[in-house]
Amino acid sequence: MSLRYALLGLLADEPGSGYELARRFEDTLDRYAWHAKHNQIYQELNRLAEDRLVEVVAEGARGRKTYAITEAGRTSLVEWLRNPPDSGVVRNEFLLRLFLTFVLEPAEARQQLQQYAEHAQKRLDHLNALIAALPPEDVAPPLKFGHLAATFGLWQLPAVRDWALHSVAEIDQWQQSHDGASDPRP
Amino acid sequence: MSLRYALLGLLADEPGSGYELARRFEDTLDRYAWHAKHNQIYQELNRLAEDRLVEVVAEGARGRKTYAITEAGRTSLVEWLRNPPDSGVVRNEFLLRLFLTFVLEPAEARQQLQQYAEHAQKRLDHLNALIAALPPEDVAPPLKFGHLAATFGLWQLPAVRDWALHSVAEIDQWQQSHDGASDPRP
DNA sequence: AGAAGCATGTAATGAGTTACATGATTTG
DNA sequence: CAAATCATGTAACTCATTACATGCTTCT
Repeated sequence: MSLRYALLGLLADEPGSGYELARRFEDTLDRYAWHAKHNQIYQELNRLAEDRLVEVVAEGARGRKTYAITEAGRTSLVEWLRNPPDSGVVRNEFLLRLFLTFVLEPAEARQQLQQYAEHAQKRLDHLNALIAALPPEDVAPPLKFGHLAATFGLWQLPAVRDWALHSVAEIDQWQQSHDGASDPRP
Repeated sequence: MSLRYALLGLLADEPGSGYELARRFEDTLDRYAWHAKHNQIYQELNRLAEDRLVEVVAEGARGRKTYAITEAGRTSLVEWLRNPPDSGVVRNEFLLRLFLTFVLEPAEARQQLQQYAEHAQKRLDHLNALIAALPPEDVAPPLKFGHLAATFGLWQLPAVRDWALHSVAEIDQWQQSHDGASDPRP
């Protein structure tokens, strides 16, 4: 059901077509919160329309349909937000890979962790650039859609980066204390 | 396919039965990286055994089967680790809720963010207690399985907490500057 | 003796992916 | 006029959840 509420949330921010929603998904939710492909989005929008939680408010060129959230939709979304489950499902392939890195030889694991740290730094730079490019009036209001997502990245990405760097340092320490012997090959 | 590699990863750490693996899943991967229910684990183990990536190394009471990773399994896992996709899928219902919190009235949003901060703090305390209770030899080696998961929490949880607290402060600031008027009700 | 936990599974349904399909409009 | 992008969908398949099912062992 999460996809359903993700779409209601995007539409609560502002109306949009399936195509547009797919792009807004990518720009905001996709990296941290939820992933969905375009065809799944179209199908869910049709179901939402059947259930009268959204409605078509305009039709444009190329069969474009603009959806808006209805009052019933807003009610349903708010109710969902008010009743969080004890434990929400998490699936993150990126972190799964990180957690399984221990399987690799220390040197290779170290290299991967180093790359992850760099990757997190790049995304942080990118995010900072995005925020800097925003007009000032979009930066201010704390409860506009993208805002929470963007600021979350500002706290999350340094944490991932520093964790990876810390793990690299840990591997180095462990190797130093462990092999007094140098590389057997010349 | 991620579940498949998650199981191979757990078995690369040490052999175990389906039941045991389900519990190890919960203790390590479940919170941050991957979620799976016991019946899905059993099914995937059977498929892995068919494909000779794991094998039954012991059978115990109550039909208990202990699985171990095979050489082919280890090769397959390492290959997967070496070839990360450009973008891994992320699904996190908790964060989705956070991102949609802007739909609520500022006062209610504030309250929820406050709760998230407290929740993160509680989990951090719990994690610190767990680590403190470990025998020293389990804390040291940087590449044992649970280690990456545990240290990740040590970086991740404060980030979530501080972000939530920062958002609370932002809402307070915004409200102060916005309504010079006090609550209409007495 | 009963409860809690151990241990594994099946069947039906729902969520999500992959591949395929179609055609209009805008931009270079 | 060709390429890129807009725009929506269907069908087959795999992954994941829910509900059901069974029986053993240990602890109190």
